[in-house]
Amino acid sequence: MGRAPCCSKVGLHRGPWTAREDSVLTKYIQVHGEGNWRSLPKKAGLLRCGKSCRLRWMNYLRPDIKRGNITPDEDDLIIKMHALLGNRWSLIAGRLPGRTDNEIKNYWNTHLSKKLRSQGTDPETHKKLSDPAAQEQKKKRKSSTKNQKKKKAKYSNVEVRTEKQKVHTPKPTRIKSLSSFSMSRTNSFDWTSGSSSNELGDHRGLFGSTEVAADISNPWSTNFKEVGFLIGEGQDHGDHDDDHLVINGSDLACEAFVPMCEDNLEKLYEEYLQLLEIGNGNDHHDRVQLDSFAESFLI
DNA sequence: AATGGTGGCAACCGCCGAACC
DNA sequence: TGGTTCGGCGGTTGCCACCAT
Repeated sequence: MGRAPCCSKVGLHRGPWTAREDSVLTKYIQVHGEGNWRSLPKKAGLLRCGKSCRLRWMNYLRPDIKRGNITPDEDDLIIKMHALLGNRWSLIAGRLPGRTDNEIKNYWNTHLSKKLRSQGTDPETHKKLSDPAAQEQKKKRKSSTKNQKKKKAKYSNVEVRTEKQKVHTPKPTRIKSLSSFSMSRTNSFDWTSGSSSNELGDHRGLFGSTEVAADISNPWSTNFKEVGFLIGEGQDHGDHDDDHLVINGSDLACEAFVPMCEDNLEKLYEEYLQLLEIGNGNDHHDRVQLDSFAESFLI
């Protein structure tokens, strides 16, 4: 018994949005705010699925969306965060103000994966490729297959979709009760302006903490009881130039963000490195451990 | 100039977990 | 407590512009 579709698709517009539709959606949200996506199209007078409206708003119409090329800094940050988080685009996007998960996902698939490959790094595992030339061939074959598939789909009515093999990647749990703060997509940090939609202030990079009892308006306050990390380019909060981690053959510059507990940080690093080492053994249990460890950064 | 191949990206699909009743 | 709804996510598709032949 399947779920009912999010909305009836009969009589709804699909495909690219028109300027008029954009305008209607934008005006409606400006007046009524985001949310209630299901009923929004009807109320706004749009012949679109609610999901489609949400997507259009989130990925294109939102006023805080940064347009234009991804900078080399952002580039680096995406690679480093991908090494740590994998394909969790929304989490990565949450640390890149003005960038959307879709944009980052596309950018990764079209630019960064190639870039890494050309540097001899497997974009999926961030491990060094044993034989870059062979991998390049492999990639080309894959790409060619994709195009053949594309063509088939384009020029024939035959269903070409193959059953995909599902790989379950547990998502980070959103915790609302405890923390008075969660790192959801919509209240990501805005470290460029020094302000944030969730009042957490200016964090550049990936910050994770298991227990934060802090002066929330001042994230750098020494009331932070535990440890967080800053991955990639960070603000200068101390001398951590030596905190340079290599994960699976790829460079991962980590700046420690530890106002008061250097010991904890070291422990955390050790634990992390240990898990990484174990994780290379491909053992499922260890991978789960590693995964949950990574998750602890996200909550 | 015509045609085919390729890359980039917006949009869609289906699944999942949280929230709600 | 269980069922349903909703919002969010990652994977995938399809369109279009550009490039090569």
